[in-house]
Amino acid sequence: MSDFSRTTVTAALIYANGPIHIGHLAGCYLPADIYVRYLRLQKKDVIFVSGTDEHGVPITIKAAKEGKTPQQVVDYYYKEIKDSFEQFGISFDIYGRTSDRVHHEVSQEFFLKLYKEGKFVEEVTEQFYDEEAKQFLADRYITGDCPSCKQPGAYGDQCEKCGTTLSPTELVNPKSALSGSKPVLKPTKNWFLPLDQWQPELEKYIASHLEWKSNVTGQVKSWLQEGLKPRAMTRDLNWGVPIPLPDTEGKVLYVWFDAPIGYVSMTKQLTPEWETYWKAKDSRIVHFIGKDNIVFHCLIFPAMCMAHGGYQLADQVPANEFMNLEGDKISTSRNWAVWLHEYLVDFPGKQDVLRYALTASSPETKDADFTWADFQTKNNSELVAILGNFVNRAFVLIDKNFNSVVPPKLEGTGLEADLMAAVVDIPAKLEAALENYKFRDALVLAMEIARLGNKYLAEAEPWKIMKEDTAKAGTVLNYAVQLVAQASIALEPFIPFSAHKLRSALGMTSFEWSSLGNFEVISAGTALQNPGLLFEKIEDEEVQKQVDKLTQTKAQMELASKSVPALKETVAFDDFAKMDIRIGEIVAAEKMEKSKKLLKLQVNDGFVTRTILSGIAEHFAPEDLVGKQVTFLANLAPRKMMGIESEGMILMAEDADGSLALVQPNKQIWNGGTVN
RNA sequence: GGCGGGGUAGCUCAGAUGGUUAGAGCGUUGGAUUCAUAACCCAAAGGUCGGCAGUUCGAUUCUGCUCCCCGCUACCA
Repeated sequence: MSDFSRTTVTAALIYANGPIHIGHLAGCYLPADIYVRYLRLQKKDVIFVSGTDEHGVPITIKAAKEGKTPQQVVDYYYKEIKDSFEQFGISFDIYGRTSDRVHHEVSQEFFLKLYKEGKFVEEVTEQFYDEEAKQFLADRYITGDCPSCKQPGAYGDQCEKCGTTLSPTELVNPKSALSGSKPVLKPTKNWFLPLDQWQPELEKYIASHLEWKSNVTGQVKSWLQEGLKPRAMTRDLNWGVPIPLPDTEGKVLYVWFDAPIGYVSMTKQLTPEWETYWKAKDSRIVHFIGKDNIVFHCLIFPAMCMAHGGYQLADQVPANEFMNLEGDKISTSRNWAVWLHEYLVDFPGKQDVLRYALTASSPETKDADFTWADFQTKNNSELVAILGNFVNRAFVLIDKNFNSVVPPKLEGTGLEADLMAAVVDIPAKLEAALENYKFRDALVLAMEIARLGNKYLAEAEPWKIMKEDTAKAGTVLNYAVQLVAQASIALEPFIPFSAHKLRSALGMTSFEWSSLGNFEVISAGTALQNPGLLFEKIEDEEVQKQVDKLTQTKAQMELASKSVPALKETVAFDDFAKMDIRIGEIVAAEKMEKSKKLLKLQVNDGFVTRTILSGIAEHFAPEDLVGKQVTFLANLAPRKMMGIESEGMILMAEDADGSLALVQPNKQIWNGGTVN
């Protein structure tokens, strides 16, 4: 840490296609903000950079759905996201966006340098092309019937109804989401970064950072072990940073190429010395991210920087795991989230409470769970009972007994010595925790000051000695005020709004980290402005309201998922007649090795025994299937899966809860019997 | 299936390069107190550290196998 003259802190660029929720905050913005606020208190040279990632396919799809331009969509969410962060006191030095002109320039320069130096591999592949819209279609832009669950509306990369991962060519009746026309395969050229060539250097880089968190190195090593593959750094799309080469109409940079460069381009908008923060050897780069971004920040971006040659690699990538909500994964599409803009309406002025609750159960080492009950407990038993109460006691006692003026302090007794001895260790421990990204521990340490305060007051009992020895009582309260001042500094990174309130109440105009442990911060004679209650109890009803809201959401989503799927388009009889559906008997069944979902079935079709693979291993035990008659599609084109050819498809009926049932004749039928 | 992360007090989580009584906060119970938002303070109870085997004088900490949760990845004709 001492080897570096400045620190460049980034927080993941958030995708500008929706509002933000507590998961985002807990995942990287809150820890980053705590870290940065701490460094600023230490008077370090630090910049804090983040922004929105505004390119990529999902935004164009959202725009098309809403009848807007992609720019309109990102403009809306940029503002909303930026606003939420501001409200929560996330103290970015700049909150930028990747649709900005400066960003386009910086990432194009970056790309061009790699291009000119021959760092890319050009490759022509066949991609779906929409002849009406005259453009190539990204996977997400192609819809069709899912080959697995047969439902319409599956995307080229995934069917959201059954969760199957797809490739666009697998879709039945593929359609362009743009024009509705049938897409055709057409060759297109793209530029690949040969990550495999950088693997040895990346391995060295990772090996030189043994101090990284185990979840980070674990994930990275897993990728390295599988062997890196060249990755396309360009896409056929109209929305994004155009490729700065001739004849590349309709091609843009891959979002994960331009997004991390966003950190750099945003820095450029912040300060003319932007290059120093990214290129100087004594600049320390720290990326705060969620675990879903590990590979991009620890492998792909570093590989880009190595290829470029001018940039420093990240010194730390403190990635958090995920924050769950009431036991379930947070999900935007399922509306299972606590949205920041809604929280601000429901709990006005309580940003610090959420900051505190999220930090206290931050997913630093494993997925954590946010519950409203826990939120209430953290507020009532810690913020109110420990911190708020201590502060209130100190102010009220001085208001009542000393007319709101800080009394002078005399020579302390054993109690004061004990107190100072207890406090003296806190700063070093707190620093160690913060510098090692252990924000949960750090928060407990900062709160320790208030705990010590309560203990001190209970032992010194100034309200008792007031009558017989005013000066001694004054001394106790002077010490108490010094503790409040120290708490306002130690807690500044975590609950900045409350810390600020405290400092105003104490008349502190300047403050710095080095005041921790100092009992001379507030001088006797200072007039205090009682800030009133710092935190208020949160009643059961308020919390219950939030839980009810979530329960309702869940009920609604369940209802929606239970609705019977819409009917498919009418087909001609001839089309139906093409399908050879038959009855057969399963004579043998076994689990496919190395597969979670596949069963290998031997089906007697009346002529021979054929092999059919079926993705039902999670629904049926192999031994329960043997001897059962089933309905199967007999003339489906064979397809190889995991090295074995599947000759047909078993028909399954799916229940509302997703469970499967065999489609069987209601009496024994001879094997090979047809279904019409 | 492969890879990674995790399984420690009622709850949320720390921790141990293997060694005397395994920690914190909250919760529970008892006590003390009234300056304070029935808050604070003191104390106690509570854990065969996921399971089985191995290495070792000794393992919760190391190794192997196994079960459960989460993520990435392959896979659902």
